[in-house]
Amino acid sequence: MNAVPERLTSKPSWLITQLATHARRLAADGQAATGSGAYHYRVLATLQEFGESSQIEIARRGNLDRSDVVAAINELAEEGFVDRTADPADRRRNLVRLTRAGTQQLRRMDRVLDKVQDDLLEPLSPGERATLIRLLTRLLVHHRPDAVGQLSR
Amino acid sequence: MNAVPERLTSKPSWLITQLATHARRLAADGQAATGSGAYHYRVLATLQEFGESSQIEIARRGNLDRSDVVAAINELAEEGFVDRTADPADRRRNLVRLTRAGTQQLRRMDRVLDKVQDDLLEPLSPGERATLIRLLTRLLVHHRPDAVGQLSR
DNA sequence: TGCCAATGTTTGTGAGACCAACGATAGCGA
DNA sequence: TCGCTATCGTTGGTCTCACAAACATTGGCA
Repeated sequence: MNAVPERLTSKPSWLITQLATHARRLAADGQAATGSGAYHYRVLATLQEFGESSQIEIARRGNLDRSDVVAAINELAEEGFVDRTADPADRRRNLVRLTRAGTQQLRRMDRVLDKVQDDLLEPLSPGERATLIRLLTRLLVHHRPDAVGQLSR
Repeated sequence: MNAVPERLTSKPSWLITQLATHARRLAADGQAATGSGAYHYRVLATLQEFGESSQIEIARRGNLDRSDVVAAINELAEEGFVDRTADPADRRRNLVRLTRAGTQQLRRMDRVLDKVQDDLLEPLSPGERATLIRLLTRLLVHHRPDAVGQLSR
Protein backbone atom coordinates (compact mmCIF):
# COMPACT_ATOMS: atom_id res chain seq x y z
CA MET A 1 0.00 0.00 0.00
CA ASN A 2 2.75 2.36 0.96
CA ALA A 3 5.29 0.83 -1.39
CA VAL A 4 8.27 2.87 -2.52
CA PRO A 5 9.99 2.16 -5.85
CA GLU A 6 12.83 -0.25 -5.42
CA ARG A 7 14.78 2.00 -7.78
CA LEU A 8 14.87 4.50 -4.96
CA THR A 9 15.27 2.41 -1.84
CA SER A 10 18.12 0.43 -3.32
CA LYS A 11 20.26 3.48 -3.96
CA PRO A 12 22.80 4.56 -1.34
CA SER A 13 22.24 8.15 -2.40
CA TRP A 14 18.57 7.77 -1.51
CA LEU A 15 19.34 6.25 1.87
CA ILE A 16 21.83 8.96 2.68
CA THR A 17 19.76 11.93 1.55
CA GLN A 18 16.60 10.69 3.21
CA LEU A 19 18.45 9.96 6.41
CA ALA A 20 20.07 13.39 6.25
CA THR A 21 16.67 15.01 5.98
CA HIS A 22 15.59 13.14 9.07
CA ALA A 23 18.76 14.06 10.94
CA ARG A 24 18.25 17.72 10.07
CA ARG A 25 14.72 17.50 11.36
CA LEU A 26 15.81 15.94 14.64
CA ALA A 27 18.43 18.65 15.04
CA ALA A 28 16.04 21.45 14.12
CA ASP A 29 13.42 20.16 16.54
CA GLY A 30 15.92 20.05 19.36
CA GLN A 31 17.51 23.36 18.52
CA ALA A 32 14.16 25.14 18.32
CA ALA A 33 14.28 25.44 22.09
CA THR A 34 17.74 27.01 22.01
CA GLY A 35 16.81 29.73 19.55
CA SER A 36 19.87 29.06 17.39
CA GLY A 37 20.26 26.94 14.29
CA ALA A 38 22.81 24.84 12.47
CA TYR A 39 24.86 27.71 11.10
CA HIS A 40 25.04 29.29 14.53
CA TYR A 41 26.27 26.05 16.01
CA ARG A 42 29.03 25.77 13.45
CA VAL A 43 30.19 29.28 14.24
CA LEU A 44 30.10 28.79 17.99
CA ALA A 45 31.87 25.43 17.79
CA THR A 46 34.59 26.90 15.59
CA LEU A 47 35.18 29.80 17.95
CA GLN A 48 35.28 27.53 20.96
CA GLU A 49 37.81 25.15 19.46
CA PHE A 50 40.06 27.64 17.70
CA GLY A 51 39.55 30.79 19.70
CA GLU A 52 39.16 34.31 18.39
CA SER A 53 38.98 34.22 14.59
CA SER A 54 38.31 36.36 11.59
CA GLN A 55 35.09 35.68 9.73
CA ILE A 56 36.91 34.12 6.82
CA GLU A 57 38.60 31.69 9.18
CA ILE A 58 35.25 30.78 10.66
CA ALA A 59 33.87 30.24 7.18
CA ARG A 60 36.72 27.93 6.17
CA ARG A 61 36.79 25.95 9.37
CA GLY A 62 33.05 25.58 9.70
CA ASN A 63 32.56 24.83 5.99
CA LEU A 64 30.35 27.85 5.52
CA ASP A 65 30.07 30.48 2.87
CA ARG A 66 31.49 33.75 4.11
CA SER A 67 28.23 35.54 3.32
CA ASP A 68 26.34 33.11 5.53
CA VAL A 69 28.86 33.73 8.28
CA VAL A 70 27.97 37.42 8.15
CA ALA A 71 24.30 36.68 8.78
CA ALA A 72 24.99 34.11 11.50
CA ILE A 73 27.32 36.45 13.35
CA ASN A 74 24.88 39.32 13.08
CA GLU A 75 22.33 37.18 14.87
CA LEU A 76 24.76 35.76 17.40
CA ALA A 77 26.05 39.24 18.21
CA GLU A 78 22.53 40.54 18.66
CA GLU A 79 21.95 37.94 21.34
CA GLY A 80 25.30 38.63 22.95
CA PHE A 81 26.80 35.24 22.13
CA VAL A 82 29.78 36.65 20.24
CA ASP A 83 31.75 39.83 20.17
CA ARG A 84 32.80 41.41 16.88
CA THR A 85 35.56 44.02 16.75
CA ALA A 86 37.70 45.40 13.96
CA ASP A 87 41.18 43.89 13.81
CA PRO A 88 43.62 46.70 14.56
CA ALA A 89 46.39 44.86 12.72
CA ASP A 90 44.36 44.38 9.53
CA ARG A 91 41.43 46.68 9.11
CA ARG A 92 39.82 44.45 6.50
CA ARG A 93 39.17 41.83 9.17
CA ASN A 94 36.86 41.50 12.09
CA LEU A 95 37.92 39.61 15.15
CA VAL A 96 35.11 37.50 16.53
CA ARG A 97 35.21 35.86 19.90
CA LEU A 98 32.90 33.85 22.13
CA THR A 99 31.32 35.59 25.07
CA ARG A 100 30.46 33.89 28.32
CA ALA A 101 26.84 33.71 27.24
CA GLY A 102 28.01 32.26 23.92
CA THR A 103 29.90 29.51 25.68
CA GLN A 104 26.78 28.64 27.62
CA GLN A 105 24.70 28.63 24.47
CA LEU A 106 27.20 26.28 22.86
CA ARG A 107 26.88 23.96 25.84
CA ARG A 108 23.11 23.99 25.52
CA MET A 109 23.35 23.13 21.86
CA ASP A 110 25.90 20.42 22.56
CA ARG A 111 23.52 18.70 24.91
CA VAL A 112 20.77 18.87 22.33
CA LEU A 113 22.97 17.52 19.56
CA ASP A 114 24.38 14.73 21.67
CA LYS A 115 20.85 13.51 22.19
CA VAL A 116 20.21 13.79 18.46
CA GLN A 117 23.11 11.46 17.76
CA ASP A 118 21.71 8.95 20.19
CA ASP A 119 18.26 9.10 18.68
CA LEU A 120 19.66 8.83 15.21
CA LEU A 121 21.77 5.73 15.88
CA GLU A 122 19.39 4.20 18.37
CA PRO A 123 18.76 0.92 16.54
CA LEU A 124 22.47 0.16 16.16
CA SER A 125 24.77 -1.59 18.62
CA PRO A 126 27.93 0.23 19.73
CA GLY A 127 29.98 -1.83 17.31
CA GLU A 128 27.66 -1.07 14.44
CA ARG A 129 27.73 2.60 15.27
CA ALA A 130 31.51 2.58 15.14
CA THR A 131 31.45 0.78 11.80
CA LEU A 132 28.98 3.22 10.35
CA ILE A 133 30.97 6.22 11.54
CA ARG A 134 34.15 4.74 10.13
CA LEU A 135 32.63 4.10 6.71
CA LEU A 136 30.94 7.48 6.49
CA THR A 137 34.13 9.22 7.55
CA ARG A 138 36.10 7.43 4.87
CA LEU A 139 33.63 8.49 2.22
CA LEU A 140 33.65 12.08 3.37
CA VAL A 141 37.44 12.18 3.59
CA HIS A 142 37.56 10.89 0.06
CA HIS A 143 35.00 13.27 -1.42
CA ARG A 144 35.26 16.37 0.71
CA PRO A 145 38.49 16.29 2.72
CA ASP A 146 37.91 19.90 3.65
CA ALA A 147 34.70 18.94 5.47
CA VAL A 148 36.56 16.61 7.80
CA GLY A 149 39.57 18.77 8.54
CA GLN A 150 41.78 17.07 6.00
CA LEU A 151 44.24 19.11 3.96
CA SER A 152 42.91 19.08 0.43
CA ARG A 153 46.45 18.93 -0.99
CA MET B 1 45.24 25.25 8.40
CA ASN B 2 41.93 23.89 7.19
CA ALA B 3 41.00 22.34 10.48
CA VAL B 4 37.34 21.64 11.20
CA PRO B 5 36.01 21.54 14.77
CA GLU B 6 36.13 18.05 16.17
CA ARG B 7 32.68 18.80 17.61
CA LEU B 8 31.42 18.66 14.04
CA THR B 9 33.45 15.91 12.43
CA SER B 10 32.78 13.50 15.26
CA LYS B 11 29.02 13.69 14.90
CA PRO B 12 27.22 11.13 12.75
CA SER B 13 24.66 13.79 11.87
CA TRP B 14 27.48 15.93 10.45
CA LEU B 15 28.88 13.06 8.42
CA ILE B 16 25.48 12.14 7.05
CA THR B 17 24.32 15.65 6.19
CA GLN B 18 27.61 16.63 4.60
CA LEU B 19 27.72 13.43 2.62
CA ALA B 20 24.12 13.95 1.56
CA THR B 21 24.99 17.40 0.26
CA HIS B 22 27.77 15.87 -1.78
CA ALA B 23 25.53 13.11 -3.08
CA ARG B 24 22.92 15.66 -4.14
CA ARG B 25 25.61 17.60 -5.95
CA LEU B 26 26.83 14.52 -7.79
CA ALA B 27 23.27 13.71 -8.80
CA ALA B 28 22.48 17.27 -9.83
CA ASP B 29 25.65 17.48 -11.91
CA GLY B 30 24.82 14.28 -13.71
CA GLN B 31 21.17 15.09 -14.14
CA ALA B 32 21.89 18.52 -15.56
CA ALA B 33 22.47 16.83 -18.92
CA THR B 34 19.10 15.06 -18.75
CA GLY B 35 17.11 18.21 -18.12
CA SER B 36 15.18 16.63 -15.25
CA GLY B 37 15.79 16.74 -11.53
CA ALA B 38 15.33 14.66 -8.42
CA TYR B 39 11.57 15.14 -8.10
CA HIS B 40 11.10 14.21 -11.73
CA TYR B 41 13.06 11.03 -11.22
CA ARG B 42 10.95 10.03 -8.26
CA VAL B 43 7.79 10.51 -10.28
CA LEU B 44 9.07 8.61 -13.30
CA ALA B 45 10.41 5.77 -11.17
CA THR B 46 7.11 5.46 -9.34
CA LEU B 47 5.13 5.36 -12.57
CA GLN B 48 7.43 2.78 -14.08
CA GLU B 49 7.27 0.44 -11.12
CA PHE B 50 3.60 0.79 -10.23
CA GLY B 51 2.03 1.78 -13.51
CA GLU B 52 -0.64 4.39 -14.11
CA SER B 53 -1.33 6.22 -10.85
CA SER B 54 -3.17 9.16 -9.41
CA GLN B 55 -1.09 12.09 -8.22
CA ILE B 56 -1.74 11.31 -4.59
CA GLU B 57 -0.46 7.78 -5.11
CA ILE B 58 2.66 9.14 -6.74
CA ALA B 59 3.13 11.49 -3.82
CA ARG B 60 2.81 8.73 -1.25
CA ARG B 61 4.99 6.24 -3.06
CA GLY B 62 7.70 8.67 -4.03
CA ASN B 63 7.69 10.38 -0.63
CA LEU B 64 6.74 13.71 -2.12
CA ASP B 65 4.34 16.42 -1.14
CA ARG B 66 1.30 16.41 -3.38
CA SER B 67 1.86 20.05 -4.25
CA ASP B 68 5.37 19.25 -5.45
CA VAL B 69 3.95 16.42 -7.53
CA VAL B 70 1.74 18.93 -9.31
CA ALA B 71 4.73 21.00 -10.37
CA ALA B 72 6.84 17.99 -11.35
CA ILE B 73 4.06 16.54 -13.47
CA ASN B 74 3.41 19.88 -15.13
CA GLU B 75 7.02 19.90 -16.26
CA LEU B 76 7.13 16.24 -17.22
CA ALA B 77 3.92 16.59 -19.22
CA GLU B 78 5.28 19.64 -21.01
CA GLU B 79 8.18 17.56 -22.26
CA GLY B 80 5.93 14.67 -23.18
CA PHE B 81 7.32 12.29 -20.57
CA VAL B 82 3.98 11.65 -18.91
CA ASP B 83 0.36 11.76 -19.86
CA ARG B 84 -2.25 13.25 -17.53
CA THR B 85 -5.93 12.53 -18.00
CA ALA B 86 -8.96 12.89 -15.76
CA ASP B 87 -10.04 9.65 -14.12
CA PRO B 88 -13.50 8.86 -15.53
CA ALA B 89 -14.31 6.78 -12.45
CA ASP B 90 -13.43 9.53 -9.96
CA ARG B 91 -13.34 13.01 -11.35
CA ARG B 92 -11.28 14.31 -8.43
CA ARG B 93 -8.35 12.28 -9.66
CA ASN B 94 -5.94 12.49 -12.53
CA LEU B 95 -4.51 9.37 -14.04
CA VAL B 96 -0.88 9.80 -14.89
CA ARG B 97 1.05 7.37 -17.03
CA LEU B 98 4.51 7.09 -18.54
CA THR B 99 4.89 7.75 -22.23
CA ARG B 100 7.46 6.07 -24.43
CA ALA B 101 9.62 9.17 -24.23
CA GLY B 102 9.21 9.13 -20.46
CA THR B 103 10.45 5.56 -20.27
CA GLN B 104 13.51 6.55 -22.25
CA GLN B 105 14.09 9.56 -20.02
CA LEU B 106 13.90 7.29 -16.98
CA ARG B 107 16.51 5.02 -18.54
CA ARG B 108 18.79 7.98 -19.16
CA MET B 109 18.43 9.09 -15.56
CA ASP B 110 19.00 5.55 -14.33
CA ARG B 111 22.31 5.40 -16.10
CA VAL B 112 23.33 8.73 -14.60
CA LEU B 113 22.30 7.70 -11.11
CA ASP B 114 23.98 4.32 -11.30
CA LYS B 115 27.21 6.11 -11.99
CA VAL B 116 26.56 8.45 -9.08
CA GLN B 117 26.30 5.46 -6.74
CA ASP B 118 29.60 4.17 -7.99
CA ASP B 119 31.31 7.50 -7.56
CA LEU B 120 29.84 7.93 -4.13
CA LEU B 121 30.95 4.54 -2.80
CA GLU B 122 34.16 4.41 -4.77
CA PRO B 123 36.58 4.12 -1.84
CA LEU B 124 34.72 1.18 -0.31
CA SER B 125 35.12 -2.50 -1.08
CA PRO B 126 32.06 -4.48 -2.15
CA GLY B 127 31.74 -5.89 1.35
CA GLU B 128 31.97 -2.48 2.92
CA ARG B 129 29.40 -1.14 0.52
CA ALA B 130 27.00 -3.89 1.53
CA THR B 131 27.62 -3.19 5.20
CA LEU B 132 27.01 0.52 4.75
CA ILE B 133 23.82 -0.06 2.82
CA ARG B 134 22.59 -2.49 5.42
CA LEU B 135 23.22 -0.10 8.31
CA LEU B 136 21.73 2.89 6.55
CA THR B 137 18.68 0.90 5.58
CA ARG B 138 18.15 -0.22 9.15
CA LEU B 139 18.32 3.36 10.36
CA LEU B 140 15.89 4.56 7.74
CA VAL B 141 13.49 1.69 8.37
CA HIS B 142 13.55 2.61 12.03
CA HIS B 143 13.07 6.34 11.61
CA ARG B 144 11.08 6.68 8.41
CA PRO B 145 9.60 3.32 7.47
CA ASP B 146 7.47 5.08 4.88
CA ALA B 147 10.61 6.14 3.01
CA VAL B 148 11.71 2.57 2.52
CA GLY B 149 8.39 1.05 1.61
CA GLN B 150 7.66 -0.26 5.07
CA LEU B 151 4.19 -0.13 6.55
CA SER B 152 4.43 2.58 9.15
CA ARG B 153 2.72 0.95 12.03
C1' DT C 1 -30.07 16.03 1.45
C1' DG C 2 -26.39 17.68 3.96
C1' DC C 3 -21.85 17.10 5.67
C1' DC C 4 -17.16 15.44 5.75
C1' DA C 5 -13.15 13.55 3.34
C1' DA C 6 -10.15 13.20 -0.50
C1' DT C 7 -7.81 15.29 -4.55
C1' DG C 8 -5.55 18.62 -7.23
C1' DT C 9 -3.97 23.19 -7.23
C1' DT C 10 -2.02 27.69 -5.88
C1' DT C 11 0.75 30.15 -3.00
C1' DG C 12 4.08 30.76 0.33
C1' DT C 13 7.79 29.64 3.80
C1' DG C 14 12.23 28.30 5.69
C1' DA C 15 16.63 26.06 5.68
C1' DG C 16 20.73 25.10 3.40
C1' DA C 17 24.23 25.82 0.03
C1' DC C 18 25.84 28.86 -3.17
C1' DC C 19 27.37 32.95 -6.44
C1' DA C 20 28.37 37.64 -8.15
C1' DA C 21 29.60 42.11 -7.28
C1' DC C 22 31.36 46.01 -4.64
C1' DG C 23 34.01 49.02 -1.39
C1' DA C 24 37.66 49.19 1.69
C1' DT C 25 42.10 47.75 2.81
C1' DA C 26 46.77 45.25 2.37
C1' DG C 27 50.54 43.61 0.09
C1' DC C 28 53.66 43.54 -3.52
C1' DG C 29 56.30 44.35 -7.72
C1' DA C 30 58.11 47.74 -10.75
C1' DT D 1 56.27 55.43 -4.09
C1' DC D 2 52.72 54.16 -7.33
C1' DG D 3 49.66 51.04 -9.15
C1' DC D 4 47.92 46.52 -9.56
C1' DT D 5 46.04 42.57 -7.46
C1' DA D 6 44.26 39.90 -3.69
C1' DT D 7 41.64 39.59 0.48
C1' DC D 8 37.75 40.49 3.56
C1' DG D 9 33.29 41.80 4.88
C1' DT D 10 28.97 42.80 3.09
C1' DT D 11 24.77 42.97 0.21
C1' DG D 12 21.66 40.84 -2.46
C1' DG D 13 20.49 37.63 -5.06
C1' DT D 14 19.59 32.07 -6.84
C1' DC D 15 18.24 27.16 -6.56
C1' DT D 16 16.71 22.92 -4.45
C1' DC D 17 14.27 20.45 -1.12
C1' DA D 18 10.66 19.85 2.22
C1' DC D 19 6.46 21.23 3.74
C1' DA D 20 2.12 24.10 5.37
C1' DA D 21 -2.21 26.61 4.50
C1' DA D 22 -6.14 27.42 2.01
C1' DC D 23 -9.50 26.61 -1.60
C1' DA D 24 -12.63 24.44 -5.23
C1' DT D 25 -14.26 20.28 -6.98
C1' DT D 26 -15.90 15.87 -6.37
C1' DG D 27 -17.27 11.48 -3.80
C1' DG D 28 -18.99 8.92 -0.16
C1' DC D 29 -22.03 8.40 3.43
C1' DA D 30 -25.18 9.17 7.40
